[in-house]
Amino acid sequence: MTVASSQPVQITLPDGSVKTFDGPTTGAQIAGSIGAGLAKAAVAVLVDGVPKDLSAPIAKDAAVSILTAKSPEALEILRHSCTHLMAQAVKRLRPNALLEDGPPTEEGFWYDIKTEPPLTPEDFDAIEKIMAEIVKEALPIERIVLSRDDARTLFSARGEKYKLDLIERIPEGDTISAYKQGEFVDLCRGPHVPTTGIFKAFKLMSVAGAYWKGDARNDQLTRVKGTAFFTEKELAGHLQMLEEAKKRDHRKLGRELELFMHHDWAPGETFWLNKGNLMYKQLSRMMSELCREEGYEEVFTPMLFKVDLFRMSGHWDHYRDNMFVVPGQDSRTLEAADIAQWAARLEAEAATAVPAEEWNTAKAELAKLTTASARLSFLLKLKQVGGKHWNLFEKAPGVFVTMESAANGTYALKPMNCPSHMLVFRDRRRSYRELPLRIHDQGVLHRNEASGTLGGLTRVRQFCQDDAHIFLAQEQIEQEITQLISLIKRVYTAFGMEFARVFLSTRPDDFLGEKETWDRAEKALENSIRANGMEFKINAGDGAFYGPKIDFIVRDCLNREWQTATIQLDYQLPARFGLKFVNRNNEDEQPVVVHRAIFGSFERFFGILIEHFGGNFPTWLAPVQARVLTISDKYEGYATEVFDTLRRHGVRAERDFSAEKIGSKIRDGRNMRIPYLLVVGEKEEASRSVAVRSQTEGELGAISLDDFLARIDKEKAIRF
RNA sequence: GCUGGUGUAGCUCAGUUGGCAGAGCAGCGCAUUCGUAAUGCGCAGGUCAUCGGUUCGAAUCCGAUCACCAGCUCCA
Repeated sequence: MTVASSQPVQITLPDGSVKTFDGPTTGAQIAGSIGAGLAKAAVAVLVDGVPKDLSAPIAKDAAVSILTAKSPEALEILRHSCTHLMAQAVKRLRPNALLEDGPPTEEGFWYDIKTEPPLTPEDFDAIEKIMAEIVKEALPIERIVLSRDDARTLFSARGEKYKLDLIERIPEGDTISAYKQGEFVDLCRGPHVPTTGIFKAFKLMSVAGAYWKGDARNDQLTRVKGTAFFTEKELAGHLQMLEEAKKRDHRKLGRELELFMHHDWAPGETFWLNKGNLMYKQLSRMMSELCREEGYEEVFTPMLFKVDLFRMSGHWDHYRDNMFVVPGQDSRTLEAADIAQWAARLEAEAATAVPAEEWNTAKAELAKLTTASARLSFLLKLKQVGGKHWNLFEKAPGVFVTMESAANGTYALKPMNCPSHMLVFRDRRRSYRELPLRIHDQGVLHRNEASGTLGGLTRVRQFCQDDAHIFLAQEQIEQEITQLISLIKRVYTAFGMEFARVFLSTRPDDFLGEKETWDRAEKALENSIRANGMEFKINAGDGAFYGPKIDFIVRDCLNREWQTATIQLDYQLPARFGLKFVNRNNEDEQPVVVHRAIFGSFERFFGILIEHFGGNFPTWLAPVQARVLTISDKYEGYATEVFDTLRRHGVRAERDFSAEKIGSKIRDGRNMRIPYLLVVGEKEEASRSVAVRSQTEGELGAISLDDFLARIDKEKAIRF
């Protein structure tokens, strides 16, 4: 902090004009000097592009723009301040509440709060009422700069243990600040609006659990979400938008359009009904054809493997908790006595292998379990206690051998296609002339996801990917990936979809292999993205342990982000499977493997497609392309002729010959999002035509049947 | 898996203090033969998610389980 000097300060405003002040000034003063209206409307200020409080001293020449409700940067500041407003209200309602962190988001804001009992939506009315009172009090919001010690004293006096932890995490040398409004003080970087009187439109939306510091082993806090706008009108608009988004929800449309269903007895697995199946198969066929054109081979490999495969691939060690394990015909059923014996032996081993403190906790848990099999499975899971992966099997080789032999003949459903493709590559000796060897597979995958993560089509336990593995030589990476990204772009453009983000994930701390290899690979990926002219962000250290990756993220209608396409480089799998090819010099060389998917999973992509189109699929994808509607049953004869002609012509057609009035049939057809409704009555029969109503263009009038067939033929053509 | 919420007809939802299970839409039947977003009348449809408990009596109160929803952790 510079001490105020008497040097004049020159302020450049956005219109280029310059104002001179005798000494240090503030945003509030500058706004006041321009006009009383602006001073009143001012929310915060940008100083050389950095958002600051209106009251922040400006002691040096700077470019300044005053932020009002109309400035795009202002909304984030308002919402950030609204978290404080809400937190203050919660504190008045529940004085013992402990605050953690409360940032603004794209949609609004949230605050993680610890209360006993937890806050529920039933508390919202009370909290909002208090918020309104605080608005009425129009408390000035003041910034306080604190030393680290003062900050510690201030927040420990209030028992705010989460805030104390935040203080410790502020880097040395950074300014520590807090904001005060009335009795409420919150540790915060700011900036904030000048007074609590400014809030006009806010609403609490939902509560959800959130782990402290994002770690499942820590305290669980209540995340209270809300949103805020400058005007009631904007808030109402936002709420209406959320309503609209709900109508596009693929779970709702999937049921209404009879695309798929789910059942309690198959959680996380989809029943594809006739119409959904038509679309699914079409997407799958198109993807197969595209891959064939792009030089891929397509294979179809087993679903069920002896676990030996996954031992070799590493999945058994790293992914076992997410795999469905199946006893084979020759695996021995575990006898009750064996289970009891193993449980006892494992417990004895655990007592020495597990660190004392954790073992005490575990022992208390163990004591609550009454059956031997419950104790055994608890002990087997113990390897994850404390987030460490020490494995009890390794500490107790005797038990290990017994368990393994019992597991002989045990199978597992594949969670990924890569291991089988390694076997395909290894099936015979490979030459450099075959590379890049691209193997495509739409096999069925099973992942035993935790129950709480399942939802709709976006997260399921059984699914297919448009998966492929490309085996290539190190020097082929850049060209191949460049080509691949361009292909991915092409496919998404065909659907009119754009990526919300693209991430390049780089070397993590626990990487395997040579640093130089990683550097070269990361550089190659980066060059490939740039060659395609795409924006991307680097996710430093977020790569898989076996190689760097590129993730393509799209957004659904509820603004949630989903990873769809992915490209991953892998140096480990070829090594584990001992893959090699003969190079130009007649030497063995190890190939690099690229894992890639364009849609990602068909299921997730399908869900996103439904929401993207709001159920109004393009004609080539729509499960029903046309429906023939009769004005009355007098025209059933000609209508049947039209219907038969359509079907023979390869149009996916339906008929509605019911005794309803035409308005009602139109409504039904519209609701089912059928691209073309063909009305047939006296006039059409006489002129051998159909009265066409398009889902997107409305009424088109009578068209001869031949002309309509020509029109729909064009639209049916597959376009990737 | 964790936190919170929800579960009533195929769908959307009522159901008061614990006292006979309700509506609209969809379905079926009959009538209507109609020109671009809902024709009328009638009928049928329920293990109130499941299991257990409290009670003279439970959709309603309590507990457990299952599923779903909003998130978290994870992830295509």
